[in-house]
Amino acid sequence: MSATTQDPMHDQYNFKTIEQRAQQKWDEADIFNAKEDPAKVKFYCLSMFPYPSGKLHMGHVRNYTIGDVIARFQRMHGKNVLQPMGWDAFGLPAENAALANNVAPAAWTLSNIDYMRNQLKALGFGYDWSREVTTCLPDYYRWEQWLFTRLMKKGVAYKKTAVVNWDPIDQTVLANEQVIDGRGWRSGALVERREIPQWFIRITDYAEQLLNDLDTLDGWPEQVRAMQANWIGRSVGVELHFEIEGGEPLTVYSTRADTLMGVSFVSVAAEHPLAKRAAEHNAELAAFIEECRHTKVAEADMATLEKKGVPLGISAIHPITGEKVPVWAANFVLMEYGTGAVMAVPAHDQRDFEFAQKYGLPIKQVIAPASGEAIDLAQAAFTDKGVLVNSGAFDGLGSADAVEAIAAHLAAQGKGHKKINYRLRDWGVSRQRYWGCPIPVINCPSCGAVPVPEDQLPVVLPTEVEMNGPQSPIKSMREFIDTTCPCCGGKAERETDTFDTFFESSWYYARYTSPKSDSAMLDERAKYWLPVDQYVGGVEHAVLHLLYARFFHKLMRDEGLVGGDEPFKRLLTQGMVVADTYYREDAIGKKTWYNPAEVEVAHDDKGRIVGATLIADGQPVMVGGTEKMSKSKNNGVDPQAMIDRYGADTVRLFMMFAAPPDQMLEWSDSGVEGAHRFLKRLWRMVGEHVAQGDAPALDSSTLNDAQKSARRKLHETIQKITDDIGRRQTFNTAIAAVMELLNEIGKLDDSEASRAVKQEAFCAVTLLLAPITPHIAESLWNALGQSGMAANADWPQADETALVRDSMQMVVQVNGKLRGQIDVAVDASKESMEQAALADAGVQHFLAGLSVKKIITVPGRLINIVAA
RNA sequence: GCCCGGAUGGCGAAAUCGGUAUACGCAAGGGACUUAAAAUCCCUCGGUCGCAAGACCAUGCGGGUUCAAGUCCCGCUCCGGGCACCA
Repeated sequence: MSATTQDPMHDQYNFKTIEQRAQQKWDEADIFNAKEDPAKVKFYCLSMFPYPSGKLHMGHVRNYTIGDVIARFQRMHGKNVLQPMGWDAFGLPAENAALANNVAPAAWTLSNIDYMRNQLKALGFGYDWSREVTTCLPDYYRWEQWLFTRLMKKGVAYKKTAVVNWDPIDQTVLANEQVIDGRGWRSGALVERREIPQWFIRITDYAEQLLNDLDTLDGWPEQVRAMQANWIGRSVGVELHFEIEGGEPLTVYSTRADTLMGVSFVSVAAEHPLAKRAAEHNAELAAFIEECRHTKVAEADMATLEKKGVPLGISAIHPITGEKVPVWAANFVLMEYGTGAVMAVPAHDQRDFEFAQKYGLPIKQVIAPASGEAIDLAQAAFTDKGVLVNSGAFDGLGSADAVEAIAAHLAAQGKGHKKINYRLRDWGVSRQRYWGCPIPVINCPSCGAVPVPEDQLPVVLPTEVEMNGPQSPIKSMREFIDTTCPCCGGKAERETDTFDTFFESSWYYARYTSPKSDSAMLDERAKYWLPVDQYVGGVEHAVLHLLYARFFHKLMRDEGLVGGDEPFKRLLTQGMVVADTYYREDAIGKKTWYNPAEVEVAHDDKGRIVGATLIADGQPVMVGGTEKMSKSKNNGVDPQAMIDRYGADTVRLFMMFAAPPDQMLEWSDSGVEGAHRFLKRLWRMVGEHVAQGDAPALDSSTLNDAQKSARRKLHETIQKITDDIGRRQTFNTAIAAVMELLNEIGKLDDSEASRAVKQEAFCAVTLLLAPITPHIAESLWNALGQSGMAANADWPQADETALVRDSMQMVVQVNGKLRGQIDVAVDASKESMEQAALADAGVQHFLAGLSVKKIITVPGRLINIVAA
């Protein structure tokens, strides 16, 4: 390590050249190109791929920085790291852009990808670009077409005419998951109901597995697992039959079979076949059914909808008592869940209670509180579990026992059985959009829906199209539609619907392992790399994407394509990036929002914010609170502007420092400057150190106390940061620890021994920061006389001998209050520690007039003297 | 309504297994350098009282357990997220 091999360190921290040079070095050595190597431990680190909307936003930068830090950290631990990147390239915005700017969706998408790829490169992310996946290209989507045809043959994919959520603005069908509060998740339009033939995949067949395997995902946040469990919504109940006079028996589902003896009527959904039949001769009922068809969708908050119903004029026979109870059509019964019919127990179900009160139906108590306290059934239903009353032979049983007893009784008579239900519905994958993967189906007048044979795949989506309306152009493109039936050879038509774009994102993680494979969806390499060891992305995908991807993994497993039951071992869901908002309101209350960059904030002398003014005119603006960065609030900060101004390392450092990764991150311009200041300071400190010439070799036996303690701090910090990044994933505390360490190192003098400690410390700091600020790390590494790249260096190891201390500080408390501090030898006995504590002047003062009752000693921490 | 989180200085946050609350950073105030500014460096910085030494009070609120509670238990308040007529 002679001075001649060192890079000259310029006085200024010139991030532009530093970052360019580092990126060029990584590129030339192609260090992020991942190769399968059974001899090495693999680590697959994946960040959720972006939709190529045009340019990166801060959410992307945060997501990808977290992923890159983890990947680089693992790489420095000697793991064989795969970190790929790609594009979730199908979707509505491309169609909207096509309509607005008169560009074809394909061209628009591909040019966005080119721009954004360069942005990712400028941020220094260590991706293996040779594995890039672009979902709108046929070499990718042909394989999901292939898988779909396999699923058709297995009956896992099927077609049915179903009531679907129709988005009147986007002119498309939405999955249940894409409807938020009764509105389309993208357009925000009120969703209507329509009946169209649709393709579905039987995710419900996998509901049990999807639920049970959640228990194996101990590397996932509890919150996400809870959300998925909730979404799957398993419930155990009893399905039972009510005989109908002169008709088929009516089957209902209940989780509260213990309340069976309290049934005073039966409710069915408006769309229930029994209701439809009864409506043929009942005008009032027919009108009610028609009303439900509309209100069910128009009312966003169905939960608060008034309960309404109409009697069918039919009686059902109670399966145990033989009593006749009326059947009603009710607006709160869902046709899609259970059997579309429920037994009504007004005394013990709040909905039935409200319904019974409104229509004067009997309310019969059959459950009493176990505690024996009185209940008031004039006010509300008693919905807790308890003890059965007024239930004949079942009286006295607890609710849980009663469910078993009643289920057994019904089963013995063939009138019912236990049944598990899920809230999860089958996944409707058809979309009436253009910019998506064509569903590989040919509709033949004589053979029906026929899968496109394997040798005719892919069905390529025409990209030379003109968008002259929201309607998909291929729906009127005869040359696409007209074809022959693979079964009978007769004239037939291609399916013009495309897949839900969640289809593409459900398996991309697997395709990265087998890039460019044109003979199979996945090859043997998949078994080396999968599962993903670390997945990083936004919580907003907690149910949709993450549930579908888990489902797809199981589908691919059942095709023998992947091993293992789950795709993602560890999951980190990062928080949103938010920023302050500023606005002015005009006379009619219309708000104009100003970007934080255009506003100056004023503080009082305590540092409190007292107001804000617009820089342009110096006039005040209102401070509107902190919100997610968005166009509508004009509070977005463009990452590109920040990279240009401060460099990628500063942006990366700030994002990782300002908050723990799973929490909200508040954008702060001065926080960014703080991060930049830190890097400048580090640059200068190392520069000054290097300018003094080569440091002497470290000889730990010659160090004085200050040098020893600085060195101890260094090795404690190495331990802490290794744990913070590797296990806890609290990057913010890792960075704080480096800052603290640097503050300590800065206090050392310029003696030879100190310079040796500094050399060791600066080398370690460079590597500790390398995952977070990789560019500056390369330059510093070089300047410190080290060979090779920091990105390839071994992670620093804590030196156990440096951690040894001969004395330690202990806090002394009297009755739990801090009263003194003592220095004791590490090997001091408990007795001598206690004596030293009692001898402390401050402690004595507080012990005056008291007698010591007890002394609690926690070695290395504190001594608490209990006195009275 | 149900299921998850969360609440700590002026602000972002730290305290990992019950053991020195407020690390690290930002903002603010004071000073040095400078013709000046920027940049940089040094000092102060939870609150109240006090000349000071210091004392007392502080982790959303009210109780409890413990030698010791931001951390555990019980009961609330407020905020955020998810689900929501799922029988």
